[in-house]
Amino acid sequence: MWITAKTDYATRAVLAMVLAGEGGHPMRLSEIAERTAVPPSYLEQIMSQLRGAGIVRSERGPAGGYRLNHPPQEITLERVVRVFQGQLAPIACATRSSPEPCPMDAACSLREVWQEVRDATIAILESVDFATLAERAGGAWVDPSLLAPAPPATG
Amino acid sequence: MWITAKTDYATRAVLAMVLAGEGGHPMRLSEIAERTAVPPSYLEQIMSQLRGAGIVRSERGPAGGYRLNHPPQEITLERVVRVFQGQLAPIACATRSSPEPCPMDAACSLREVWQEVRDATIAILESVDFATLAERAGGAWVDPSLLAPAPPATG
DNA sequence: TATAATCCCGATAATGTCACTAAGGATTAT
DNA sequence: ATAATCCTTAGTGACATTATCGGGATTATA
Repeated sequence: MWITAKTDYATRAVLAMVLAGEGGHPMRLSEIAERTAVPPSYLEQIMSQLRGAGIVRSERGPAGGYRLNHPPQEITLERVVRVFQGQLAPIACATRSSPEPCPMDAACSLREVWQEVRDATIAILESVDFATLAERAGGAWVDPSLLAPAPPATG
Repeated sequence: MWITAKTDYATRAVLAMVLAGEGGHPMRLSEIAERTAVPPSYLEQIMSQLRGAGIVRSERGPAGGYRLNHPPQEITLERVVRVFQGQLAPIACATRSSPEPCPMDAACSLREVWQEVRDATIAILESVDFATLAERAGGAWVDPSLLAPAPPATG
């Protein structure tokens, strides 16, 4: 239960945008909020962070809204999660970037295990992109470049 | 950073007890607190929970203290962690025992990923027991049954 | 029987994070 | 001008975490 609501909401928001497709007009915050079942006032902060992280961009004024800043295949789940969760290690002594020292010498055999958990977690999140997630969701979105010569198998 | 200090302390405490070996007398709380660098008053609560979970047992009175309730090989890290962390899924919709429903239909493709993370985490924690951890810590503890014919080293 | 060492238990408090609300400002198409 | 949209910051209540403290229960020993 370490994925916060904010992270959950953010990943849902990105997924909702992918599923909405790359239509002409951007997607309004109120529409994203509806489709993801996230409180709009809270989603505002989240979209702001996503924009700051370069994952989405925004357009203001009437008919404004949000667009993805990259094709869905290039947005990994890890990237979105990182924006909101910070360190993915389960414990402070096992982070990749700035591990805290163990106060107990022998505890470093435990640290190895925490590092294993960290690495497994990161590997999974890095292996999934939002094009894949949209497909699995039975999504409307299809990468046009993949439909070049032969039609892909159905189902 | 989802492993709480309590869980961290508990795993260190169990490791400390394994490293101390199965000497004649039980291990005092104050001694465990010293070796693990855990506040004694807080460790009291933790040992109480470990006892409630059947992982250690206690003896009262002078020369009292704590003993492991099982051989270290039989105590997995998962078992200790479970006592203090509850659900190991990263998000409420992905628990094994009582998953909450997704408020967003399409989000279930995300749920599959959270379940992958959950399963990988549990698999790692289940694969490690405290005998192994003690060995890796360069620990004093050795399983006597593995040293059948030759006499064990002194010290 | 008295003492002291140990475990046992419940109350409480400080701190911080989370999840959200609210209010007003900035931008821009019409 | 107006209205629709995004933008930013401040504030807040609920809750979990991380302890601390005081006294009670048990028991080996003198």
